[in-house]
Amino acid sequence: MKLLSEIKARFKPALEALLENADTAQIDSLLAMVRPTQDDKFGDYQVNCAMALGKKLGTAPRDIAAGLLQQVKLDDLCARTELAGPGFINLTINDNWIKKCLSSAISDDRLGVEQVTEPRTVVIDLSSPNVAKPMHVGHIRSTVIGDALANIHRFIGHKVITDNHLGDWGTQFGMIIYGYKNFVDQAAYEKNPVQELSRLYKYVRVIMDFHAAGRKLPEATELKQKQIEALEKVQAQDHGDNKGKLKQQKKDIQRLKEKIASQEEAIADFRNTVEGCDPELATVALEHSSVEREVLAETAKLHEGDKENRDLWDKFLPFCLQDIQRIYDRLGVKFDFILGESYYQDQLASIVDELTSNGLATESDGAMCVFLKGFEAPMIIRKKDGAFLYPTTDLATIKHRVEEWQADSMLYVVDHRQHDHFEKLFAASRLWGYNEVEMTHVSFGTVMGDDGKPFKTRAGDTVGLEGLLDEAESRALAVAIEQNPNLEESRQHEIGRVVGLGALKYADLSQNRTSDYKFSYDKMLALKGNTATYLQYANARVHGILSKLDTDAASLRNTADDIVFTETVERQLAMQLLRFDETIDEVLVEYKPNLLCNYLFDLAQVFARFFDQCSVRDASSVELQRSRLQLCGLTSRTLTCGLGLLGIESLERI
RNA sequence: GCGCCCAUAGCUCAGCUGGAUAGAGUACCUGGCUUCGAACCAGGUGGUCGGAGGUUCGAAUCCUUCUGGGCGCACCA
Repeated sequence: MKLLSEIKARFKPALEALLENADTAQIDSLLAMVRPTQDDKFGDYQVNCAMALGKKLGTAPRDIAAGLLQQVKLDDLCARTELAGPGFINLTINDNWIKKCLSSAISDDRLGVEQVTEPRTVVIDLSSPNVAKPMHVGHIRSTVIGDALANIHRFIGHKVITDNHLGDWGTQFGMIIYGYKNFVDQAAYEKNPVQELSRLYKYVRVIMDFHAAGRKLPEATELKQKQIEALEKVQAQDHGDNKGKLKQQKKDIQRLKEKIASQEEAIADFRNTVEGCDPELATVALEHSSVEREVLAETAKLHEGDKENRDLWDKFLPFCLQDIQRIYDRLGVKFDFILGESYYQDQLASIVDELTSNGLATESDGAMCVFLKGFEAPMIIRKKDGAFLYPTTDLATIKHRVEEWQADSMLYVVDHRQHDHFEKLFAASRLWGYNEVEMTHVSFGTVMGDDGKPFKTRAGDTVGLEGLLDEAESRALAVAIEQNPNLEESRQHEIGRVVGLGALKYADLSQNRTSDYKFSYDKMLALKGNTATYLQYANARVHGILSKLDTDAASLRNTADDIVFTETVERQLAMQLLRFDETIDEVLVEYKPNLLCNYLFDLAQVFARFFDQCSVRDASSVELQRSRLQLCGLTSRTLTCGLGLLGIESLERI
């Protein structure tokens, strides 16, 4: 029983009558102007389409609103209707209607949220880390947002396929193979292969960085010198009284100075990498002076099907998967498929052939390219050396998802730096013939450091994902022990795990996914204010009440108690509970889980006020107590369900 | 140079395809635990929504422009 859609349904015929030739899109956009009010004094919902119609029809908006009010039957639904301001229609829902909706939500195991009538197959591409590299805080966004979107789509009845498109075929394997061939500690490998492979990756990384820095150092020094000369030249210019030129000069000086400063920083970094290097390691590095070329050669050999490298890859991959699986287990995220880049390798040549033969791809500078309208650079699908690229694999992936999985919609939960790549990929796919399937880049912002620059995991300054999870759990555990000193240790740890992990996920999900955000331990792991903890705490308080009165949310569903409103906050809580389904709809319009977070936080806030003002145990009558118990039960179920959709667990006690 | 994104309270962020007096959290100040869990509640301080124009009954939201950030831009993924 949806409140909002009920109101819309009532207004729809009147609007259609008013606009005789309107199409459904026009009517829908007018109905979208039915929304909850921001302030209780305007009632519960407001209808704002009269103002928009005023101009179109050449009638005063207030007259239109009055006409609508007269035509639309609302007396059973609304206790009060009001015409206000330039033509707002304010509706106050009838308490009986609210109670009817509540009863149906209470008896429904889906909390009154209807399933879609036409389920679609939605493929969600999420997480997609490069295996064999340590996962860091940047990977959490795609994983957590993608998981939440998958849960929500499933909940309303779509068929969801989640696919973790791993980077499992790239240069990092050339690095590991090179490391294995040159530096492996066989005993350590046998004892703990995951750890040893990880060490080898890092070891080769350091040696490569050492050489890269050594190479870049003179270049950078030279560039800095040139910039200094350019600065001196600009400073020497004499523009007399010409204000425009003086202003430009000042700006140029400023900009050059900034460039020089950042160049100096880079030089210091390179110098530190070379000179600050452990002497023993430096000796090894010098012995492997062609490491960069060798790594590429090992990668190329793997791709060409060299037996030795392919065998090593087959041997290493399971360990790499096992390594990242440990993180996914802790996050509680599961995938329907984990089809990495390697899965598509043997299809790439024929895809390039197909695109070439139908004229979509053409040769340019030796590379096979798809040129697209509106883009300067083409999408390259085969390098001049014959190797395939990321876009080639992505095309194969689309083909697979449409033909094997019958995808109606594909969501790519990937950060916004790849915006252009996806625009090109989607455009090319449509030209290729995949124009029925909906393709969306669900992009998200970058994780920034404290300095306002993109968060980088520098050696020695790494916030690895695993460390972040550890920190989250231990901080939450400390509070859990403080709050529950007499609880047995295993339960304290369970609380620490659930609360810490919830805080971490919620910190990511509660922000608008499109904006960049600053990484901060204190923010991500906060347990007060607008956090998952607040929601879990509200839920635990409900359980406190229910257990005190010897009942629980499940058994409350079996009794049909009348709901009564004695305090304003009871009605507010009821209204908020009924808006759960509207919220789910909102989330899916633009794939924004933060709207669900906002909703749940509002719900928990109303409940906290209810808790403060309305005692359940000491209610003045049995009827009132039963009514309040029902509100509590539905609140708990809604919180638990909502948190679950976000991928966050709830506990009866925290 | 071309393109995409962003700028809201001291700090971190919401603000739904334009809606009524711009909201949270945090920090700071005040009050509330013999009363269902104080990881809480009530109240207060705090804003030229980066600047300037425009569109209209109405703009944080749409358009133009400027300033200041971030990110992409042919053979990395």
